[in-house]
Amino acid sequence: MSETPRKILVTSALPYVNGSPHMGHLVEYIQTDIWVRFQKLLGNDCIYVCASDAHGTPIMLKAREQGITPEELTAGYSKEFKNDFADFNIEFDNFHTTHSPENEALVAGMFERLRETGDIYTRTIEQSYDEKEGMFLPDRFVKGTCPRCKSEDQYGDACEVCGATYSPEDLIDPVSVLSGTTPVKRESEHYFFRLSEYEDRLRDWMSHAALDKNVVAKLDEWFQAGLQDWDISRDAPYFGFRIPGTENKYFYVWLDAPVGYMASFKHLCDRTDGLEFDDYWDPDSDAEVFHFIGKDIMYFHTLFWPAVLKGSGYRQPTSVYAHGFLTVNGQKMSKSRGTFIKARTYLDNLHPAALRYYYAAKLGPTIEDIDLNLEDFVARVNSDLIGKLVNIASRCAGFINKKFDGRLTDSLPDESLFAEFAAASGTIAGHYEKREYSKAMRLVMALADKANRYIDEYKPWVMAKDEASLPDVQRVCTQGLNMFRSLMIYLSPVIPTVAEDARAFLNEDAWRWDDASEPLLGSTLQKFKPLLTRIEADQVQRMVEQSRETAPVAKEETQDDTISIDDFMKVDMRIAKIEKAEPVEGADKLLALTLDVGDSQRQVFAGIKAAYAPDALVGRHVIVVANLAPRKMRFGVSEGMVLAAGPGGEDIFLLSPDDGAKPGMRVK
RNA sequence: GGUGAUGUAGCUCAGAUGGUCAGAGCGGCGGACUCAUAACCCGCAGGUCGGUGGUUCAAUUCCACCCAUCACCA
Repeated sequence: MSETPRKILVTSALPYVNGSPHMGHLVEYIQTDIWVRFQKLLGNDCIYVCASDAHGTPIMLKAREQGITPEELTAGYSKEFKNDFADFNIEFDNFHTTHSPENEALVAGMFERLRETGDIYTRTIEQSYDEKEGMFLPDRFVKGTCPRCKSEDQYGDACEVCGATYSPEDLIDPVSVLSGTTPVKRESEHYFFRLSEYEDRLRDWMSHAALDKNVVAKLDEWFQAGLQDWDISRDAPYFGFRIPGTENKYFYVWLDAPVGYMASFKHLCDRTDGLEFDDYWDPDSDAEVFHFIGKDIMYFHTLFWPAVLKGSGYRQPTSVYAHGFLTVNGQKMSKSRGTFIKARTYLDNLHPAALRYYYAAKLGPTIEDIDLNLEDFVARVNSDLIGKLVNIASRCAGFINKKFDGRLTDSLPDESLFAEFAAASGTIAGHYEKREYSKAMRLVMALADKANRYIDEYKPWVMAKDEASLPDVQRVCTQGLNMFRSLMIYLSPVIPTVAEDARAFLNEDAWRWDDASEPLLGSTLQKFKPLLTRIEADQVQRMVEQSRETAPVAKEETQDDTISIDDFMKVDMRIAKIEKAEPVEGADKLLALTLDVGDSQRQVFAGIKAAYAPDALVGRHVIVVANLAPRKMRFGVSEGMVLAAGPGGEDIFLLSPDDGAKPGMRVK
């Protein structure tokens, strides 16, 4: 590594500080921290910044609910995040907040530039409005009864019980969460960003951003659908930055959040000699900028963000690295199952290195979800970290310290074996660089197996019984400890504190990546202390118990496959007459049907294009599920489902009533 | 519904331009050892590679459809 160090700026997504950090958050910060530590170990100039995402309606309202200011609320959670991150050995160079003067200045500046270039315009839109509170309501702040499953107290965008998605006006008896009154529709002028004009520039960015193929696939999908302009303003009251030149308009939180990356970096520059903001953010900067994010916020980071940066005269990200979500025991995290585990609850029971290693052992560069299987977690960490890795040092240290005053020999008995460990350096570094952590971990553990086999082959405990072969004991253990040392250096980005302790035991000052390829000889060791202890199953058990919020309510689930007549009657099936049928542009299988259901007309999308010609359908009577929750699709809203049988494709057969049935009649 | 991803041994995951590509680790079983945090070492374990069709001399690997899970639909 003799070339000039790379200048790299790395970010993790800014945590939204309206709650405590949990195991899901940690996937991203651990993934990023490993990468940053690896770069630093190589000798690169790598800077890792983050910040609290502190704006938006949820924070404003939660603060109001608790009777404190948003600043107080976010300061509290920010502190939690900072402390928990620190205790998980996640080492930021700076952790700031989006509610900062640096961010406000940057956002205002970017907005000005975008306005000058004509990328900002205004348009009047209609939204739910709470007259009593005097504010517009995001979907999440309208609640009501789910139109599909009739569960009460559901949000305006989706039902948590049955999973239906809809818009606030579809709710039965919609009420404002804030005042309990019925929301009305009201118009307001909003600011828009002309994302639609950016396709070419974004494609250009994509072509050299080295994005993961899954990310590219997603981008292509969005391009195909056509980019829509982006509403970047919100009406007062709102917790955020006021749009310059307006009285009561604020920047939408998602506009200022990514700017928070720059603001945090700016904040660091202002306090650091020789670190220049422009060196990293000028359009012709030779520094690299990487954003680590979750797959759910790709839209913001691969479309809006590069477009806004381009439009306002800054450089764009070198790449955006998206990861998947965390499941626990194969399922979404759940408070009732005790698998919604807060970072702090974990730390109260277990060592951070265990989780860092487990995540590393499962992480790759793709957007696939990773599973924290708690049984596997215990087995894997104990077996790999303690049984294999730490054991190497543990079984050699005793001989060296007791028989040889802690002295290592001046040469290795098996240099070619050590050379294998040294040679792995490049491969492992390549894996880290490409975020193929699981491959790196596998390779390291395969080498650990090899080290244990070596010790087993020479059996120092047997040789130690014979004075004559005592020197061989020292040599074999020196070999063993050197293999251990190289592996610890390779793992130090993953388990930094354990590596620190190992380094102290080996009596060395500091490690660089390349040290792993050179043996440590002739020096004296410190006393050996256990570097890590085994995880006991009851530690995990306790953590789960502490995470279980309420006694699980035993849901009465029907054991067999039958349903009651009541269940059946929930399905409101009606006779409908097809008034109109036409193909849907952009959909291979869909036909858009306009149905007469007696008292009204409705539009339904049906996947029957391959089986029926549109003209042949007009005038036909069919059966439609009338109380299915309306479903918002790319092509419009579908307000029901037409019944048909068959495996699909051309083999689909619509159900029809006998002559005499009239539109609107109920099927029962 | 559309789009994308995923579905391989009990568990967690590798893998191939289609033909020694059916694998690793853990668990399990048997054996050996006692230096080591009951760690380590040796051996064994037979999963129709989600399902159904198709292409092919040959498919788990290609295609179509279906099912399940996850995500996005701004």
